Amino acid sequence: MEYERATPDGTLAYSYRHAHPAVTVDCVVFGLDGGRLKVLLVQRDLDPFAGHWALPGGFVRIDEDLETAARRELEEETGVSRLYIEQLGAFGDPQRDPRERIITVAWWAVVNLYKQRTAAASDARNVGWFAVDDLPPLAFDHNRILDAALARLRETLRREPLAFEFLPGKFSLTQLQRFYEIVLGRPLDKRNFRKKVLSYGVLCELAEYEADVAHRAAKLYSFDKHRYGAFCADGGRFVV
Amino acid sequence: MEYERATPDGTLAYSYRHAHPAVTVDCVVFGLDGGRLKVLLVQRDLDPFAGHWALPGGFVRIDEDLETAARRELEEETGVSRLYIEQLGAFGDPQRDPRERIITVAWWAVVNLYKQRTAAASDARNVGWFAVDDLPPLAFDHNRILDAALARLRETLRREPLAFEFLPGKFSLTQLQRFYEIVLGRPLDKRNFRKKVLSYGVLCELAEYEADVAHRAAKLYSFDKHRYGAFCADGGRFVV
DNA sequence: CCCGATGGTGTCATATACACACTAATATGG
DNA sequence: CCATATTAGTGTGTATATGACACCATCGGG
Repeated sequence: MEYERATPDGTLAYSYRHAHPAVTVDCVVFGLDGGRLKVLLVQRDLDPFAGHWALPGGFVRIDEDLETAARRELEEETGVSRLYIEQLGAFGDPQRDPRERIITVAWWAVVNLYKQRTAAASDARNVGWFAVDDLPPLAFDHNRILDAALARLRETLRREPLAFEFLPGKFSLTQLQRFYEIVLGRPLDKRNFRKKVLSYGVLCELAEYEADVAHRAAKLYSFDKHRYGAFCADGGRFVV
Repeated sequence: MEYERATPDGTLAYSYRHAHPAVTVDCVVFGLDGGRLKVLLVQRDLDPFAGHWALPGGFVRIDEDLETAARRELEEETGVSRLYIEQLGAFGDPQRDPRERIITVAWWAVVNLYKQRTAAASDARNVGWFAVDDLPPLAFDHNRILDAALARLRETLRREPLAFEFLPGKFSLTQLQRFYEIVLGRPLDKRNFRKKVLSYGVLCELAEYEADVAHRAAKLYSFDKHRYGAFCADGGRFVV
């Protein structure tokens, strides 16, 4: 080991021959809430940026895998677990944190708010969902990280069946279309959209309909992971 | 500052309240050499993995940007500079280095061996180009990093005009096609390929021909960055 | 029973993808 | 100089995907 405990009282206990940066993980968590694409933020209670909103995250433990750290921080700060998560990349501008050199490994994730309604304000800390097109100024370089995550989300969404991570297990085709329209930021043609997504054969038409609507009820569908596996194995690509 | 100098003789001079990982950068540098896709490796002369081949890389300085660190290490170890470089991501398995916890930020890059013939064995260290389909076992988790970089290269190559970073400034359409065939690993149809790449209008037909070939000489082309800019501005996508 | 709101459906024109085979040009060697 | 070997260069037809576009059906509520 390169480091060793230098003092018994726990301060400045780890020493190295060369300066080491600190390493954190930060998570950009997307969710669909009230027909808007939102992102999960926590309000900082310590300086620097006390009072500012920031991405949930924290220090990587010395023997902890990066993905594990990201999942742990997420769960600790927000109560969110078992979600789609993927690495975005490392952000390491030497000035990004005024305290010391901190390199952060950013992750992006999707949480299904229809299945995990919790997540809104789990522990004492202030946690909230913010629409991505109406954000407060964020702490550190978190606005940059968020922009990168949004770009990745949009790319991914066009090539992978990620929409179903946002939607309820049973959804109407209009719901699905609205979701794509929200994230891609442009309207889609209803007939072409339905034709295309149904053509992949990865949706199950259910014998159920929307309830409690003041108009004709829509048929509900579910995403069939098994059929999607077969579809991919046949060389199919899910593209919207 | 979180750290401070603890000893005057330079050993264990930096102390922190919590254990800090070390952070390195590693570069996967691709080049086209003798009709094969190759990657640049350096032979380690120190333990761990002394004698093994590894990706060029090294420690990030405490006040140095990550991309700067990647470029610096590359130039120090291989003499390569001014190239296309992009972040691949962070690799941080706690066991990936036997000495201490080291998180590495991997980058991938392309060097044009027609323009930078140097790069082969710059300083005392052993540096070499290895065909990606015939690699020695690498140090640390570098095989995993390399696999990830290869996947990214293939993806990027299909959507961006990255091929021209590999080829000489003047090239024949057959050369261009061969390159794609090498990297994508499957044969392409000559007529369809030529039709498509010419249709984008980003290649200049030159008044020059191949020389020193024992058959009909091919017309040479060059990639026109300016026209490519206009092509993109018009919403065009370069896809092979 | 009328209105309002959303669900659900098909066709045509155009663009793109892919399969496919021959002639042209040039160097080499007999 | 002729034959051969090697690569350059070219077009058509078919299948598939894309994108534009409008109307009737259904249901709840007043």
